[in-house]
Amino acid sequence: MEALTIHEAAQTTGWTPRMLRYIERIGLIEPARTESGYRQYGAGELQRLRTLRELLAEHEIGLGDVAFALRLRRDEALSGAVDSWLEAEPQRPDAVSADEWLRWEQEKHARIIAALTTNETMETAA
Amino acid sequence: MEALTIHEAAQTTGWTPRMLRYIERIGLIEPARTESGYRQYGAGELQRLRTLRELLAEHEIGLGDVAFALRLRRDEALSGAVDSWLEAEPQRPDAVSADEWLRWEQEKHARIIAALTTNETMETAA
DNA sequence: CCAACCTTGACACAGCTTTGATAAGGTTGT
DNA sequence: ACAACCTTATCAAAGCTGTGTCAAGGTTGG
Repeated sequence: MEALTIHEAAQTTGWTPRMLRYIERIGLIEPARTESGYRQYGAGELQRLRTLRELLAEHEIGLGDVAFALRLRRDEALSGAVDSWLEAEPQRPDAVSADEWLRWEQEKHARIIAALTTNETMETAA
Repeated sequence: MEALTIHEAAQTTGWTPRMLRYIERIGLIEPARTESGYRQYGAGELQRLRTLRELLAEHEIGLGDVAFALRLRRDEALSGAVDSWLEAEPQRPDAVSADEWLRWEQEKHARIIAALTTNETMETAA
């Protein structure tokens, strides 16, 4: 047979049944159900459960972080808002090459100048 | 001059000094410092502090979520790993029309039935 | 030189997240 | 028909987040 029950899936993936239900609840992996409501984990779900563990372990992130990434991907308005907020960041170059960084800075300055010349912002506060 | 102290910045943006330090600690807004270490908030930082409040309020997210989005943007390996994990998702349509959804569900049922009834042939493929 | 700021660090507390345990009841295979 | 599963719901504990407050000490401007 192809589909595992929640206990079997838990054992072969290293999670607990409790956590499998939690992972489903936060929208990460939602297995099919039998007619009577039993969860059915197929090969795809098992694979994803295993790689999910690796993902969390290797990058020091939590389930909530992955759920948020999923939300970002599904909610276009949200990801746009977050992105444009982050975009404005006076970003310190962390792992980029120096000339990439320079080009980024120059573009940022161009954007800022554009914003300032089209829209009188609060200059001298109080 | 142009730069406000932490108390002044707090008052004009609606945060508390405590929270401004917290926001800096999680990497979201890192103001310049004077020679002796005082934080200096410029017009850009003030603007970002205000829009940060709106961002949180309008999308029901937390500072930690924004911090994670920033981490995603800075850590290419992380965002690649998360993206490729999410990519494999048997994505449930979220904002699709009802009949599209119904058709998707029917296909899913068909897939499950197919998987269950053709288990002998699939086992060799699996 | 003193008041009024600033700094970092620590303790504290409410509320949320993550995880386990347990209960009451439905399903299933032998 | 009964053991061994499954379901949802609830209580609980440990840990993290967001936030306040206070202490000990440095900076600054009149």
